[in-house]
Amino acid sequence: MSPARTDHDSRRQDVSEAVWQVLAEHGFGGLTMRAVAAALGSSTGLLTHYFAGKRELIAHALDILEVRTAQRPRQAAPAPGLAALRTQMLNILPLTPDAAAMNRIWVGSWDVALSDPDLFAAQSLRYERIRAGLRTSIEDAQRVGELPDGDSGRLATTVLAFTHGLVVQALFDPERLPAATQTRLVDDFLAALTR
Amino acid sequence: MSPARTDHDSRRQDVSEAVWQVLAEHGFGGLTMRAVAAALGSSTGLLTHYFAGKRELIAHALDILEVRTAQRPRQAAPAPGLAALRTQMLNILPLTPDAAAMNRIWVGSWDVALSDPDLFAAQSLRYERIRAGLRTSIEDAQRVGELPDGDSGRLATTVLAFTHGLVVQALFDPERLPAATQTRLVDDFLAALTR
DNA sequence: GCGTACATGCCAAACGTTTGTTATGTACGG
DNA sequence: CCGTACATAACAAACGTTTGGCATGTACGC
Repeated sequence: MSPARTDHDSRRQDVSEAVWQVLAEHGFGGLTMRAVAAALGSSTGLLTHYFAGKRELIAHALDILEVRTAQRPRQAAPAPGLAALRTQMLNILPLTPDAAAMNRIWVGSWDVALSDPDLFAAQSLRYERIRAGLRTSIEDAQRVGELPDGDSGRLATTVLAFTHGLVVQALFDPERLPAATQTRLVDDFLAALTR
Repeated sequence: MSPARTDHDSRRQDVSEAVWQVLAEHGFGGLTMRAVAAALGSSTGLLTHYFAGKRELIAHALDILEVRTAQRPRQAAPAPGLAALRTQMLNILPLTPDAAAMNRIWVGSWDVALSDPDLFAAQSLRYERIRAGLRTSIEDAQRVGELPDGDSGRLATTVLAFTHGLVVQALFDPERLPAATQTRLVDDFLAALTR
């Protein structure tokens, strides 16, 4: 059929990273086809060659974002349970410049997602997946007595709420909330949960 | 100077509410001069008569937003301390359709605020004011033994993080987080803090 | 092997629309 | 009349998208 002259998927990823770069710097309000093309050093024609339109550009960029956040290369996977939960929370927080850039995009996406039905649904799904991940760690922790019994679903909601709320504050006041302080707040929070 | 034919300030407020209405429906990405004028039932010429440009329109609308959130007409001011803290948290949450609309704007503003230095500074200040309000309630609660001693500033950060994180989740999944469930999560959270 | 046929990768330019802003015109109370 | 309060209309710039074309590669009958 079509032995590709260039690797299609890898090119799509290049484009997505250019989108990413523009978003981190100018937010969704500054995301334009021309800006992405400039960041990529190409023409807007290239973009439409790999993506149907601006809409798909955004959607694909957000998909990549979720995966990267979950698979952030942090210290080796800890023991399941409370330690794993802690690692999951730290993986989300903007503890490094790179993580801060990703979170800026993540937070910025909420405006578009709240106004676009498709992106809204995708974002809701993403949240559910994240909560599911937290929940299994919570249930592991409960099984070994690291956390008191209780509705693990509600607890996952609480943990995610705290984490994302901390993300927002850290983005708007990075000097008051450096990495060490964020970690401290997470540990205090988890200590309160263990009663 | 000018015995005004119309009340200048009241007209500015009318404009701001039109801005508000557009933001709640289409987000910051859909905020245009013409959309605001249409929502107001006027021309764009009116807008420029009261505001220098789009920038000032946004800034003023966000100022109003903060004031309204803080002064939301909820049940009469409770006793200072833990009860007051609880009320402050409930005042923020999207427990009513009106509050949900305000939160949609609030959350949406983060994208622009993160990319615009002026709005960024204004937003940071707003957060500090909110935390200060929470902090006095926390210290009151600590004084009467409703909360264990500890850094009230860090605790305020934790409370605000949880609250705003809950706002985001509630906006993206209103069916899973109706008003009653949100209130329940707040009470569970506060119970955990009281150890 | 080779030349035709065709698909792919990409650019440059142009399309029509929408944007924020500004200039001009009109109505009218003081 | 003069200045305020708007509407109307125009403006250049920027927007997302479409188009035509030029390469450059593979596929295949011969």
